[in-house]
Amino acid sequence: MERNTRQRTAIREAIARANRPLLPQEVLDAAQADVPGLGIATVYRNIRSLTDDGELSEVKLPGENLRFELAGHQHHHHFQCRLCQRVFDVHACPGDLSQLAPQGFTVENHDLTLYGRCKDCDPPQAARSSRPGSAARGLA
Amino acid sequence: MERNTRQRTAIREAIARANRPLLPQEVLDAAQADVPGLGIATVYRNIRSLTDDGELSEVKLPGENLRFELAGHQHHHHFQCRLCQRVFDVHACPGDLSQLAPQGFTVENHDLTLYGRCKDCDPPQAARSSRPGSAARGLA
DNA sequence: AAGATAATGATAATGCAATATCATACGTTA
DNA sequence: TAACGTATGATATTGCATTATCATTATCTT
Repeated sequence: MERNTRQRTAIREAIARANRPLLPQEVLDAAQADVPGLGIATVYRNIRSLTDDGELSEVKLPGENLRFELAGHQHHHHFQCRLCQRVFDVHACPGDLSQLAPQGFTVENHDLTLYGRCKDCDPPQAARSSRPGSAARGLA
Repeated sequence: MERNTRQRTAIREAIARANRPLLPQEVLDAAQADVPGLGIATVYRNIRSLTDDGELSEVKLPGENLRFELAGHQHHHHFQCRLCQRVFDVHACPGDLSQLAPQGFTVENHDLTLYGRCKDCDPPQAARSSRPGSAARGLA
């Protein structure tokens, strides 16, 4: 992975544009807008090398396959929409949770996932442009 | 799954005794103390039927296979020890996290996982009986 | 206690994400 | 621009958790 190919560029930019953690399949879908013939193997290969290079970081959610987002974010959490299944970053954090653990346990870190409805899928919010939910639905 | 077999009883009791979410393999290891010849297929079969019956509930942690614990607990969270990989229940909860999500997002629920060292693996705590960590290590 | 049949255990099969293979196409260097 | 060698794309393979299969064993009912 040393050459600059259209595929690699499209993959990197698709993830950057999304601004949220993507599944490999979502990366494929997004990057195919730039490179129609793109294959899933190339997505996996590049995701891996970008991760090894420290450009991407892995996002693990309960019961879900790995997603990937641009590295460099500080400590943050995630929100998964129950309707469209998409995952978004949450930059807020409840703070120190070390007192929640039982006596004698030492807390070093934590993961928090919020579940609910994203802006696009929340009914009250009638103002939406293009129903992203319908496209993303059925992925996971 | 209508008959009461030694295997089913051993599986149910192993999970009850553990008092924490167990992987199918951990259930097997624990239940084999009661039924030495127990097979993994029987563990999966019974875990599934007990889950269908509502006796067990699934525990999903990021990047981990499903674990199972007795159902009936209220809302709670989990702690995973970075050394022995075991998972424990955490009955405390940071409370309402709905304000953490971005504008326009509706939070319905949340999952929280704490990571650190459990009581048995925490060095300062010199008082431990049998090093459970060494037995469990290498499972995940 | 005997018969009917559900459950078990060993192992093969499945499902699926991720990786490897390999001929071809493309980027890079000279 | 020609040659070299890496990256790609299609697809086969792997790895692994979970489920299905099936002959055998054990449970439950009568």
